[in-house]
Amino acid sequence: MARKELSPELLAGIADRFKALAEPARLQLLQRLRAGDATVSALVERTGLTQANVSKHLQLLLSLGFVARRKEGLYAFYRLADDDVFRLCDLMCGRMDRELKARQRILASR
Amino acid sequence: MARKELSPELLAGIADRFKALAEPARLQLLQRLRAGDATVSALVERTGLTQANVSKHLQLLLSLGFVARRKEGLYAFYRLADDDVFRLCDLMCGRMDRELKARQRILASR
DNA sequence: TTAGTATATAACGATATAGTTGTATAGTCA
DNA sequence: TGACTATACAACTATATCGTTATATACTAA
Repeated sequence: MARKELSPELLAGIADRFKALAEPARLQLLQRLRAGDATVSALVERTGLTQANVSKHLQLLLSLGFVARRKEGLYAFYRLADDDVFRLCDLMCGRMDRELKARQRILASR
Repeated sequence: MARKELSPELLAGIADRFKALAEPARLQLLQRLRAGDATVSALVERTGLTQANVSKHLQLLLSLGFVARRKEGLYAFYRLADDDVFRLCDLMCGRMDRELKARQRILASR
């Protein structure tokens, strides 16, 4: 084990990837994609975000490999590239759960 | 399974937590803490960041439960609260590895 | 008490990015 | 061809946050 120092480049890469998941709008898009592929316009309808905004977020997620794209005529179908996103979000949700429970324990004990 | 819609509040909470990990300086601090507790001044020395900057980053990580603090006299010893951070970073590193390999495959095949 | 040290915090300037508006690209269909 | 549609992109404004400087807080020791 004993992993030594991570290079600044690697740290920056990791940070960039966390940053991609650090926006509610992008998390919402990823969540919508959990149900299956969707076109940009479908995601626009389902999220209430504007078309330009959705497109921009998807580009970022695509560039970092969180989603994949398939073109069909005029349409662009986006899908989740893998299920890392869920593993990552599940870890974060677990943290929040424990946090909440700890807070409740403190409140209960006074 | 079939998790339904995540509330905006939950999405914001998840986003906040990813945001905490979306800075190279904070990742560096967390990485340093992997070796064990450290005081603020020790982290300042080891990272080259300023005291105020380190302190501010640690406050954020503390408020979101990524690190814990123990006061001893003048000193504040920070430590990792759990090993979620490594699981999260390992997932991201795995993504980068696969990305790199895929890029190499493409280059090799021309 | 006063001096000194470790940490936290406030205020500020600089930079980054989310969301918008407008437009460009590219495919479909008459 | 031209009209229409879906998506991408450029330019802009507004906001958030990083890092800095200066200061406040809190503990120790003389």
